[in-house]
Amino acid sequence: MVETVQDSERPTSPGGSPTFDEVVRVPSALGAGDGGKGKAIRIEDVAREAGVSPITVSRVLRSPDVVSPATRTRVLAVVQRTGYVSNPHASALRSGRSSIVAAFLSNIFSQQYNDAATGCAEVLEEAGYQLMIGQTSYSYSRETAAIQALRALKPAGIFMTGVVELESNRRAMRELGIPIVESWALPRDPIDMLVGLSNTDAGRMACEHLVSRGRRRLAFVGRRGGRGRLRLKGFEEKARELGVEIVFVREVENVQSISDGHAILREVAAEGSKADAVFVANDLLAIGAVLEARRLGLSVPDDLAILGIGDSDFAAQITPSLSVVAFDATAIGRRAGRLIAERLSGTAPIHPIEHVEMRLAQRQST
Amino acid sequence: MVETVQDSERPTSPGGSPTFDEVVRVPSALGAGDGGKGKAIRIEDVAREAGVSPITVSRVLRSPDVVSPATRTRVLAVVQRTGYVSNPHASALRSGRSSIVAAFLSNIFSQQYNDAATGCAEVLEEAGYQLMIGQTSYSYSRETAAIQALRALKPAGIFMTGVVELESNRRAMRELGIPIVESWALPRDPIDMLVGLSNTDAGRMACEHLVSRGRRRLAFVGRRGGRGRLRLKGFEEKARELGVEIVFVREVENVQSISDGHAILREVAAEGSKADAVFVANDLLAIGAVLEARRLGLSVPDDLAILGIGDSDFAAQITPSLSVVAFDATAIGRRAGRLIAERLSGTAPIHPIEHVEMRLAQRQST
DNA sequence: TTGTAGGCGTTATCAA
DNA sequence: TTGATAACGCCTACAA
Repeated sequence: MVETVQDSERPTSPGGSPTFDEVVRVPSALGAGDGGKGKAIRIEDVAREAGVSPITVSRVLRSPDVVSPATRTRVLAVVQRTGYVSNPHASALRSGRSSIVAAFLSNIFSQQYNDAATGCAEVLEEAGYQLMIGQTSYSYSRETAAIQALRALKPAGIFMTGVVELESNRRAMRELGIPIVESWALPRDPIDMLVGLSNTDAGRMACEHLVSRGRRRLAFVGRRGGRGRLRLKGFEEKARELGVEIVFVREVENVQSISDGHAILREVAAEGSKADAVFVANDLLAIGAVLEARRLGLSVPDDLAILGIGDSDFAAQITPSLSVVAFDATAIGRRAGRLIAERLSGTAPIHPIEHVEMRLAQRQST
Repeated sequence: MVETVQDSERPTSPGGSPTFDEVVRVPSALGAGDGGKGKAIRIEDVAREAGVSPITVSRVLRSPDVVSPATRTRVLAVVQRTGYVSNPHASALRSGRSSIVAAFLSNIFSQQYNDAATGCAEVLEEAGYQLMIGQTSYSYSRETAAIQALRALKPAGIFMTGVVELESNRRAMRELGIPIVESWALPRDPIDMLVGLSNTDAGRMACEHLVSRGRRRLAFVGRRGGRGRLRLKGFEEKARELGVEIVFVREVENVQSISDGHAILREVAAEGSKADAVFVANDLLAIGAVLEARRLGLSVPDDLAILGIGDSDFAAQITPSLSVVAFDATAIGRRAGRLIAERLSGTAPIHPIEHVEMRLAQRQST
C-alpha cells in the first residue's frame, strides 16, 4: 500500500495580510496591583516595614522554626503584601547555592529526553527549584565546557539524561558537591545518584522476544557508541546464547526525525530477504521504519518483524502498532527530580541507585 | 477496522536483577586536567597571573575592543589556560543582567510548545544564553507569581508561547525593560516583540477548506478560552460568510494526551450523522480523533472529514494522514530566540512583529 | 530569639 | 587604555 501525501499551499488569508487576533485583555485584579513598581523590593524594605532586621526576614523565609511565631506572622504578612521575592543572584552569591537545577539532555530534539526534562521540571517546581536546560550533544568537549560553567553557576543539582564517560568530567562533577542524577544507563559506579536503565538487558530482551516469536535471522539498527553500543552488546550476547544468527548490523551517527528511519529500513530490506526481524534500538527510527515498511508493501510482521525501544503514544497508535522494549521517560525525569529534591531537603534518599523497570510491550509489529 | 493493543508483561531480566551496563570510561584528556580543582577560579586570580587589574579582565571578556591588543592577548591566554568562567551570580547581581532567558510554556506537556522551547534554546545557546523553562498552565495566578520571581531574577529576556492577557502582568513585564517575545497569537499590541500567528485566520482557513471539500454541516472542537476561542471565532465568521451551518461546538478544558481525543470524537460522531466535517483545533486531540474514527469503523473523510492544526511528524504519518492548518512550532521558537539575541546584541530587529505563515496541508483526512 | 558586621565576585563609575 | 573604589542584595559568622 503506497501512501501519498499531498500538501496544497494556500495563502494565509484572502488579502495576504493576516487578521489580527482580538485577544482578550483582562483588567488588573485587585490584589495584583503592585505589578507596577519598576524596582524589585529588597529584603531591607520588608524588614523596615515589619520593624525587624533584614536577617530576621531572611530567617523567616529559610528556617521559619527558628523565629518566634509572632515575628514570623508579622514578617510574612509584609512579604505577602509586598510580593517580596528574594534576589536569587545575591542569595546564590552569598550562600554558594542557587535554586536552579541544571538538566543536560543528550539530544535536545528527542521526544523522550524532552519528556524526561518535563517530568523533572514538574517535580522540582513544586519543591521551589527551577530547571535550566542545557545540551551536551553526545560530545565530550561540549560536556567539559558545560561543567566549567557549572562550577561558577553552582546549581542546586544536576540531572543528566545519560551518564558521563570522561573521567575528568566525572571527578569535576563529583567535586561540585551537589546532588547529581545520571540516568538512561546502569553503570556500577555512577557519579552520585542514578535512575538507571539496563541497556544490556534491553538488548537481551529484544533478542529473546524476537526469537520467541519464531525469528531466526535477526538485524540490529542503533546509534553508534554509548547506549546503542550497550544494546547491541546485549542483543548479540543473547543471540549467541540462543544460537540464532545476526545477519545485519547498522550503526548510525545521529537521529533527528522519524524520516531518518525510512532509509534505514530500506537498507534492512535490501540486505536481503535475509533478515526476518529487526530490533531498531531508537524510538524515532523504529516508528519511521514501520511506516516505511508499509510504503514498501512489506508485510509487518510476516515479512519482517520490527521491535522498537522507548515508548510513546505513537508507538501504540500507528498501524501496525509497534512492539517495544518499553519504559517511561517522563517517570525517569520525575524520579530524578524527586531524588534531587529529597537530597536537598535533607531527606537522604534510601536508594541512591534506582532501577527503571522495562517491559516488553508486544503489539502488532512482532 | 478495530485495532487491539496487547501488552505482555515480562520481567526485566531472567533472574529479576538487572545486568549492569559496562559503560565506557574514558580517561581524562590531556588539556582537560583542571577539572579537579574544587574551587572555581575568580577574576582576581586571572588578573594576578596576567599582571593586570580585575576590571581589565572583565573588559577583555565583555568589551574586548576597549582593551589594547597586547593586554587582551595576555589576558586571554590566562583565561584559556585556567579555564576561567565568570560567576554568573556575581555578574548578574552587579550588572542587573543575567545570561538566562526565561521561557514560559502554556502547557509543558504539549509537544509543540516543547518543540518551540527546543528551537529557542538552540538559537540562544549559540549566542551564549541559557534557557530556563517555566510553566504558566494557562493560569493567571501562576503567571503573576512567575513574574514576581522574574523581577528578582532579572533574566536577559523572556519567551512566551502565548500572550499575556492580564493588564497588570503586561505592565509589570514591560517594566522589566528586557526583550520579551510573545507568540502563538497575533494581538495588535504585544508587550514588546511578537512571533505571531493569527488564530482567527486559522479558524477561517479551516472553515474555508472544509467547505471547499464539499462539506456543509461543520463541527468544532477546541480549548475553551484563549486561542481556542479565537479559532472558533474565525471558524464561525467564515461559516456565516459562506452560509454553512455549524452543527456542533465542543470546548474542552485541558488536553494532556492523544487519548483525550478519543472521547471527543465519539461525541462528535454521536451528535449525529449531523456533522460531515470537524475542525479539531488542537494538535493532540486531532490525532486522537483520527485514530478513534478508524476504531469506530467510521470512514474518514467519507463519513466525517477531520482537520487538525499545528503540524507534527505524526499528523502526516498516521493513516489516514491528517490534514492540518500547518505552521512550524520549532521555527517559532527559533525566531523568538533570534529576536531576543539580536535585541541583546544591540542589533535592533527591523520587524518587532513577525508574522508566522500558515498553510493548509491537505492530506487524506479531508 | 534577634541583631551587627562583613564579604561573596563582579562590574558601574569616576579618575588618571 | 587602565585602575581604584564602591556597591549590587543577601546570608554566614559571631555576638548579645
